[in-house]
Amino acid sequence: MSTTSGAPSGASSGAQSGAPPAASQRAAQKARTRRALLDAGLALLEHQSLSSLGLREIARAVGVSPTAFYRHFHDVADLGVALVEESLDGLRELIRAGLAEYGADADRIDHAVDALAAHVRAHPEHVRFLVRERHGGVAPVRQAIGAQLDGFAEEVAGVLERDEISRGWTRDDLRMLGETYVDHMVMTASAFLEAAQGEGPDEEHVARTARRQLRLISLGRRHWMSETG
Amino acid sequence: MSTTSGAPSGASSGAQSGAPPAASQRAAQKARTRRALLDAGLALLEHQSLSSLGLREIARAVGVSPTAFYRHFHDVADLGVALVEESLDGLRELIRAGLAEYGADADRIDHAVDALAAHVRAHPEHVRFLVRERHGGVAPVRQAIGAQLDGFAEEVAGVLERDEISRGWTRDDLRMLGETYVDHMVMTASAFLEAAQGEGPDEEHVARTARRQLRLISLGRRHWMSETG
DNA sequence: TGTACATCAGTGAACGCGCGTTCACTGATGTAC
DNA sequence: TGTACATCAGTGAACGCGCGTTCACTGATGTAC
Repeated sequence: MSTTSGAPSGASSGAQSGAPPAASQRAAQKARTRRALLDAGLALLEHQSLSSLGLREIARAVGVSPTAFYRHFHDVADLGVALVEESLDGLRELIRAGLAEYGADADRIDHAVDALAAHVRAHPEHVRFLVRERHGGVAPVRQAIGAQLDGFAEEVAGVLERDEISRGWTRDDLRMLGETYVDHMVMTASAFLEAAQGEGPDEEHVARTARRQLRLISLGRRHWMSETG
Repeated sequence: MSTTSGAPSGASSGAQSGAPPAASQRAAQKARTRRALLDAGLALLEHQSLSSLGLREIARAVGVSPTAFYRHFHDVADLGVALVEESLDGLRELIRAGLAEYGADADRIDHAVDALAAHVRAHPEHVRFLVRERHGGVAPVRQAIGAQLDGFAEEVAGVLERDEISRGWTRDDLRMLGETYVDHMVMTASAFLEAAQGEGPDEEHVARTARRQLRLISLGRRHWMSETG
């Protein structure tokens, strides 16, 4: 889960496996405050970086005293690490769904790009957080994102391996391909985000470019074995 | 040049075209202080983002009073914009040199990746700055970097157009390809940087992956016309 | 060349402000019997 | 069910500190004559 000191431990009261853990009032309230801190932090990151986000700023936005913050996180970087997990959950689902898709190549590409666009539209703050902090100034957060994206690449490589086109590919080459796809996904998500806030080309243009780039990679894949060792 | 208010205007004293503008002592001193502020700012960005970098912090590092800062820049964001220009100058040369290279495809790829690795080794702070602030929290800086990378993509597209492989490509597809190369360059530069500070795979691994990714794109290029409209 | 005045890069004190962190606390919720 | 005690999420005052910005200033450099 999280490395947070005073973690809420929502399901600690011995609930067997029911959907809502039916925590004690106290734990439920604590979880609600924690959620509010995470949400407020994420919202405040729209116009700044994590390394300049203040603890008092977050507490003020939530309406609790600054000291309450310490019941949930060691510091702002700790909150950032918690945000990484939940920000990537959505993308992880997206990858699994996208890769499991059936159908022709072109359809798969269209669907993957559309799904990504929809995800960015639904969770712009999470996407912005990931893209901004992936190379940001807060080491633990940067490393957490890097490690997770690494996992994604590995997962994608595993799925690609089962593809007929990948017959004969070395594990190393599949891994390289997985990284290429993950990097492309992040770049494209970032471009969709800029489109949404009017900073770059519009969404349709971004989608068009992304589709063609995926087609380019797809062509490369198809001819990889016939032209390399 | 720069949008800075009190720009040093080093060549204002009517020098015709000699290499060092032979500015007045006063202008030369001002230019030196400005340089020192830029250098100190860049150095301080190793472990934080521009949006948390303080004016007093920079002045202190240089050894001037905080008020001296205002003789050179409106604020820290303004200094950031100035850093964008010079950080990209090096990469721009690299692109021109890399693209102008003769020789076989594989050689060109090897050379381009080696040149990029050398550049990152020579100017790690500039590369870090660009990668970190490209999606950072300071809008003017983010936009300046985005605009410059856009220019790069356009330039690359122009060079690719003259390639024999590109016969029949639409301008739009060439542009898409240029963007792909520029994005790949930035991703790879960032990976080299992480390697240099021991945060990811080592330099040789990064280079290997980059070369294979470029080969993948190269294969895609070669079969683009025969398999699309 | 010498002099008198103008420019302007950098100074240093002062300001009000928000920051992160500490501390002893309160009072609702939880638990043991 | 009722009571007595324990827990602990959130409080509010206090701290020392560094921040960005203002202001009137100084004194070396530049310019006009």
